[in-house]
Amino acid sequence: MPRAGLTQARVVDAAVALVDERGLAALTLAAVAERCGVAAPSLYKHVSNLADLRTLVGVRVIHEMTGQLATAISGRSGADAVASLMRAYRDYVTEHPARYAAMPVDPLHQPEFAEAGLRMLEVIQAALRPWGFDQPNLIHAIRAARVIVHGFASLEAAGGFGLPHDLDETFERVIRMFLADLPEL
Amino acid sequence: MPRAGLTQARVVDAAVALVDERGLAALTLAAVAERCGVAAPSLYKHVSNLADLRTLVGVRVIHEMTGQLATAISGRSGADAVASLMRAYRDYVTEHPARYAAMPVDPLHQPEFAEAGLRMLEVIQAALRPWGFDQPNLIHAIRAARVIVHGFASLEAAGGFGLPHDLDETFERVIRMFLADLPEL
DNA sequence: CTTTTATGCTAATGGCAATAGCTAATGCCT
DNA sequence: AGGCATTAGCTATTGCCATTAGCATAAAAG
Repeated sequence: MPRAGLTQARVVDAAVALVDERGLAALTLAAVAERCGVAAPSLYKHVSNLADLRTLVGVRVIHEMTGQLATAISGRSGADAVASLMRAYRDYVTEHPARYAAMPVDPLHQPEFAEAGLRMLEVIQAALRPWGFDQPNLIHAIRAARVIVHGFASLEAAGGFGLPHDLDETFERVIRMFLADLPEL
Repeated sequence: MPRAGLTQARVVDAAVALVDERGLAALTLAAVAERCGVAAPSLYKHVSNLADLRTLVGVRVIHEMTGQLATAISGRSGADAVASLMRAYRDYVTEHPARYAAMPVDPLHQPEFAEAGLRMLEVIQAALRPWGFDQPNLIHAIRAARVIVHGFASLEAAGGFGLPHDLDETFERVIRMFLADLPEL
């Protein structure tokens, strides 16, 4: 019996691919095992249990998305950076709608996600830095940005918008709405 | 063997109570059956299967919420009605966070939810009527309202906002942001 | 009072998560 | 090269849940 050469990373790869193809609800150890060409109990050598695998997938998604957000704001500043950040957020979700569902909504409150969530938060803070908000106003601004971007993305990922018609236009409008709500620079 | 006197409505009652108490993931036929004082297979006399029960719960939640939204705008108009609508939406979610997760995001696209979803949509349209939007602008306005209200509500229901501190203030700010984005009346 | 209908039951099947314990491949260390 | 410890993978098993089949009896209809 030859070895499959699994590693935790490859198990997570398979899990992510499965989520992409069949949705988050299809993320089962049995399905991941089959995709890895292995019996289900073998996965426990690389992952503690199903909950652990879900966590690992979530962390990977946060990191991946954070990378794209960071790229989106690099070399930009002010309203330009913020708009680019918001568009990058939406782009990630439209490219990988099922992955977005694997991302925890409250990463900062769960130790397993805290570090990844913090890095994403830092990117958002960086985009808003030019405004020089004090602490409470910065918090409100970050929350408003998240509300818009998460609201739009989760509705779009779930097909919640009826016709896809003019969705780009709607998104540009909510970006403008958010920017107009920020103080002049 | 005395009868339990179950009906579909009472099964859904039990399901909703279960969701409230233990979250949407705990909605299982076995648990509902126990709560009804009945063996699990007996539920199939009132509900086709688990998916059907989930649908029934979702429909009930949409109707319930629609009722509260309609109450919130009655006797009001313009910005007053819109703000009241948005607050009522959030209130429902904070009062029943787990139920909100049972509500489908794209009701209009699923036949089982279409009627209920349409009634909710009509309430939102009613609140925006004074602006006299043409079709495309009305669509954008409704979408923007949903983005904000769903984004905020789903983040709050999932505990996604770190400290609950000043959440009311954040919500009032995003309401103002949305109202400021509407044309003058 | 009989007949029909519908409600609830027990028994059984199949899928999935998880654990226990075995076997063999791999890596390390002379 | 040979020996040993480690580790990856396997089969077997348990338990929970959804679902189906078939039975018994309560309630309703005549």
